[in-house]
Amino acid sequence: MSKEKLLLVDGSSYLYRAFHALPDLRSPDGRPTGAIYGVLNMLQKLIKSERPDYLSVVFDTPVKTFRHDIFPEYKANRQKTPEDLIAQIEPLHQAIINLGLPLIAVDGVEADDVIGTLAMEAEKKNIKTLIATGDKDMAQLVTDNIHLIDTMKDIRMGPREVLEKFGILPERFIDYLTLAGDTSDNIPGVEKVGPKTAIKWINEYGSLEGVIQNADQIKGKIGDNLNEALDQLDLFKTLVTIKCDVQTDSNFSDLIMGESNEDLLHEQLSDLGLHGLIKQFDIQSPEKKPDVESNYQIIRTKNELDELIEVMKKAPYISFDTETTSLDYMNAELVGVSIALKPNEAFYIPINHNYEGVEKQLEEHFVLEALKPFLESDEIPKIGHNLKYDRHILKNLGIDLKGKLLDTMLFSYVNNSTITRHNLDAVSKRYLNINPTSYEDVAGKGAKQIPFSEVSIEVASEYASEDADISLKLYEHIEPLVQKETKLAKLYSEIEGPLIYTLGDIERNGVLIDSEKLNKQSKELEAKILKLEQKVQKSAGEDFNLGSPKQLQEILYEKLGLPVIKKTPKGQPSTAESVLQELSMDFPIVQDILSYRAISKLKSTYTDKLPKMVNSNTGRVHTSYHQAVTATGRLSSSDPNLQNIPIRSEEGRRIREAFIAPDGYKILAADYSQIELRIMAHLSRDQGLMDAFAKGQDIHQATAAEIFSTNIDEVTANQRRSAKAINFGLIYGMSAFGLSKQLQITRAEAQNYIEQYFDRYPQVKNYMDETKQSAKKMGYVETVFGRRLYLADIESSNYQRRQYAERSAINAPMQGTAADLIKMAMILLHQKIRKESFEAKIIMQVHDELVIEVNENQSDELSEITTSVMSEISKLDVDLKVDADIGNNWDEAH
DNA sequence: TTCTCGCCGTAC
DNA sequence: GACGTACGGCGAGAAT
Repeated sequence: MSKEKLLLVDGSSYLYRAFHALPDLRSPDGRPTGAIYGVLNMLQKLIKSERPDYLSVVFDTPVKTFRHDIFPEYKANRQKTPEDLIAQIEPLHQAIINLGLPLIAVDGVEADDVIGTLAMEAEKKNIKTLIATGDKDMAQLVTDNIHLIDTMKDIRMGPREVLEKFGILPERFIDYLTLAGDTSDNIPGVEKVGPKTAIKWINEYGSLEGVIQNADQIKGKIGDNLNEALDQLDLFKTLVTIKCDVQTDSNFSDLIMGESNEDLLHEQLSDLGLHGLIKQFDIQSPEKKPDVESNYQIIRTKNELDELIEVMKKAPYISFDTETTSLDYMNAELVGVSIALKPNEAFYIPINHNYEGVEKQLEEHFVLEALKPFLESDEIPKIGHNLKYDRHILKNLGIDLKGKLLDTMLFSYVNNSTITRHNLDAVSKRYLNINPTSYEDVAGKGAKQIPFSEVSIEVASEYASEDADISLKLYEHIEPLVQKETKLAKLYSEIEGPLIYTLGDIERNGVLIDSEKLNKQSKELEAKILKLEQKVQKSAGEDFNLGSPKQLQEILYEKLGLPVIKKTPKGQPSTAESVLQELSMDFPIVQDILSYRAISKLKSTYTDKLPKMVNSNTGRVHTSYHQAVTATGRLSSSDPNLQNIPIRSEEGRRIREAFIAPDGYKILAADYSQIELRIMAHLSRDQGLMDAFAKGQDIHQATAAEIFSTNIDEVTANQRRSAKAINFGLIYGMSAFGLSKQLQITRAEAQNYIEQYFDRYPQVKNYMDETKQSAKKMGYVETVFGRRLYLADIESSNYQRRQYAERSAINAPMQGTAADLIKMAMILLHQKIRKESFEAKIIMQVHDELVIEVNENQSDELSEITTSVMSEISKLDVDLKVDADIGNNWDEAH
């Protein structure tokens, strides 16, 4: 049998840390609770993970200790303990007692001494001890049987780790502290001697004793300091030594954990407003009966699986969730599958759990063969949360998910896109008012996260079953909300639902990248960066980090005294591009800074990054498209973001040369021309604007002719530029101020332009006013296809928020309609490519552009088809124009 | 050491 | 403050 285990928790150290680390939580009546929450939370996790046989939570007492008696300056540097911390001590003690955990505090000594004493006793009884603390001084207690744990960092320390971290063995730790001192306790040690010197001496002379005996051999100022301190070293040593023979009147048997008093605990925690802890400790309220029991079952045997399959045959739909080892859909491996067929009932099939002592699981291929007919059935609808991901996982294993996809993430998004997060946790909290176990709770986070395969099957089952169960419940809850709004129902069934398949395929297709070319570009950029850096630093007269806006700001505005044109929201002088652009006329150094910025951006964000994102199996880059992120209905892309690859500058544009097609294939790029302005024309039915499009005029040129009252053939380049700025500004709900900034003209002039514009295009003005009014009345705006955007701030009393909402009201219908259109076109084009067996793949979507990789023999034909699919996807009052081009790379295809 | 925030810059 | 929607790199300071 393995040894018994004692867990000693340094309560005071945790209380102190929790108080500073956590936000200022308050009970309903205003008492501080943050530290209480933090300590209890930590205790719960620690007990759950360590499962000790004995335990004690040890606290300091307010009484002065023996150390104060022998050294009046002891801890004299400490700030007065904050009142809000003191106020939490008593309730915390009470809660720990209510939890049934042994608590000790001994007057006249510190928590450390009690911990040391108990640890020694345990050692005598051959019991292993784990000390939970954040205090490094405890390292002196470490032996083979006494280890430290720092729960914040999940670091465990035995003798070896102490040596690694501090460069010294635990036995010599006291010597080390004596010499080096301890600033936090105000123990000075030898003057000018820090960790480095202390360790050097101890290693040289073996111990503190050795150092003292050889003190006269140590020369220099530091040697003098040592000799001066010699007669105080004894005192320091006593101060830093943890006392291990404290008289405690407790017996070791008192350290057995008792039963918690649930009723008292429930009362106390709800009184403090710590409802999260009530759930975490799973405390039942005294008066309430438990909710409907959910029944989650683990499928471990062939028979159990057969039974499940029989039930599945009768189910109208299947809710499921895959558990995997990674978020990266191309590399994730399946760990288990959960299935729910009706609320509160779910099954978990563990498949690839892998940890010491794991029980036998069903064979992967056996489970997959059994589930395959259901998953690949066209007839059975599938419910899930973010099914695009699960589909990837299944596809990695040769299963082709089919049938109607009822994705609760997307139902939530269609129902209300203004929610910032549509993950399962957020959505179930919002719609079902349940807080599911989070992924972090079962697998940890950050450095201490473990792969899901190492989560125990029992824990995994609860978590995974809950996910499938909740997704089912969400479907039953949100689908009716969407269904009752005909347009929203259609938006789901005709756009967002089918798009899951299209986007999934685009992601899997990936993009071929010429890494060689990018690496070469990186090298060239690096050379330019170095040159610019040297040049700027030379003219600035000092070396500094050009990449730091803070340092740059100091150099430019404080050292060189350049005029401050604009400040950041935090009141700092801005070094943004537009500002530097203005300054660059008068100060040549600024021009170089701008070049530096531009080039280092290209290198770090693109030429360095993209080659690293190439998948080693496919040799291609696989981005993620997010379908439930933007408020307006656009997609977003990440890991890497392929929707912001440079094009506007000559240097940036070269990056697109590295987006290539395999031998025998071409890149086809097709984009909507001026789609948002066309939609504005459609929505406003403005005759002038519609005519301009109908005649096929250059829209900016036409606008210029109207605003400046000239013949369209006589519009100057500058007039066109101004008109273009106005056209874009309109889409974004621009003000005269914004336009004046953009065009470097006065506000009055800008105002004049805008008035001219509205004079010439009166229906546009009308449309904008009506949109704002309707937004106020309805609380939302919508796209041509009924996608809604709620604007909570449209009636806000806060001017700025209201203005912002009004601009969104103008912009969202245009941006959103454009998003709807290209989504529909993508779905249709994707179908056509498959049905008509083109050797082609859609590989990217960039808001108004589709990029396709196509066999060179079919490129012209597919170009025609793509153009017609995109332009004819919907009949608006304005024609949709599409420009398409073919090339060997993305740059050429423009 | 790791996480979070502010700033900046790229796209449409 | 003043033009909409995104993602991400970097630096700096806070949390751990």
